[in-house]
Amino acid sequence: MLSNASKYAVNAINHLVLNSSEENKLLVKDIAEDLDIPKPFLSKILQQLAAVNYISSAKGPGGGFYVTAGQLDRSILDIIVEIEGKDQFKQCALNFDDCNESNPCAIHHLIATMKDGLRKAYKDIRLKDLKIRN
Amino acid sequence: MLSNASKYAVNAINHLVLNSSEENKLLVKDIAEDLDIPKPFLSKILQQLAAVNYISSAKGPGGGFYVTAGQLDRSILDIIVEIEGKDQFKQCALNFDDCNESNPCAIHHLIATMKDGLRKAYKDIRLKDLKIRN
DNA sequence: TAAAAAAAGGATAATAATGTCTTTTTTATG
DNA sequence: CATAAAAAAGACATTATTATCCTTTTTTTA
Repeated sequence: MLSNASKYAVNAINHLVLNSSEENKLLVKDIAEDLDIPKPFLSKILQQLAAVNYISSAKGPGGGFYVTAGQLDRSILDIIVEIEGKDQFKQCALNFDDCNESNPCAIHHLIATMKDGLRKAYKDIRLKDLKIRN
Repeated sequence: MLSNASKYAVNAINHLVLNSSEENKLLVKDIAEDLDIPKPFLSKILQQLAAVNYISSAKGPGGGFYVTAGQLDRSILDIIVEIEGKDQFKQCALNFDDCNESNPCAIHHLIATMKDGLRKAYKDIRLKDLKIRN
């Protein structure tokens, strides 16, 4: 379904949303240990997310990663797409070019509703929603 | 979403359901050309499906692959699970062990309905349904 | 029964994803 | 301003997926 990288990304962001702030930055080392993710791999992922400003980072002593209030409107889908480099939920399940209602693949009509629904579910989750116990 | 291998498998099976029978077997070569799938890779996939009797095959002149009436009750999910070696739709989106209603991951409640629904959609498609224009 | 057709099987190669390690840059602080 | 802490960056290793090629086995049929 999702790649390891994007699962790690979502887990790490969830952790940052719940436990970090500008005054309380988290070290890659600690996040990696808490979530049981290979540290250097997580480091790459967090760097990538910080580069597009989905999360914030600070170098040097007292530095680390954190999420600001202004970053809480990002969706989980945004994160997945950024890390995977593509929107897998938009692609045809059978890899047809231009698969759609009027030019459907063999199973389009049978799965489109649910596939689109799952995409919407990921899109509707904003980082701020992770603060609420669902 | 799905691996290339399982996409190829579903496309090839669809092709077999629509165009083959015990009296009209199809060659890997022809299926590969018609569907634009690398022939040796498709060959492996069809072998695997034939080994578990999801499709039929015959060696020698006049041989090839085909689907019989008795094989039309198989679901698309069966094919995906066989080829991928796991049921990705059953796994937690964030890789939590034993993620469920009472022990949910951070986004379980927000995506479970759609994720389970997509799995059911794949499970509800039987090969015989591919004969009908949906 | 020999030849050819076709799948089955095995070995190998290329690519992408995942994971590890080391060096560099930035920055706070004693 | 020297030191140390931390992310950033880059090089490398491993594994899984995808793809290719070659050989073997089975089977039909001339």
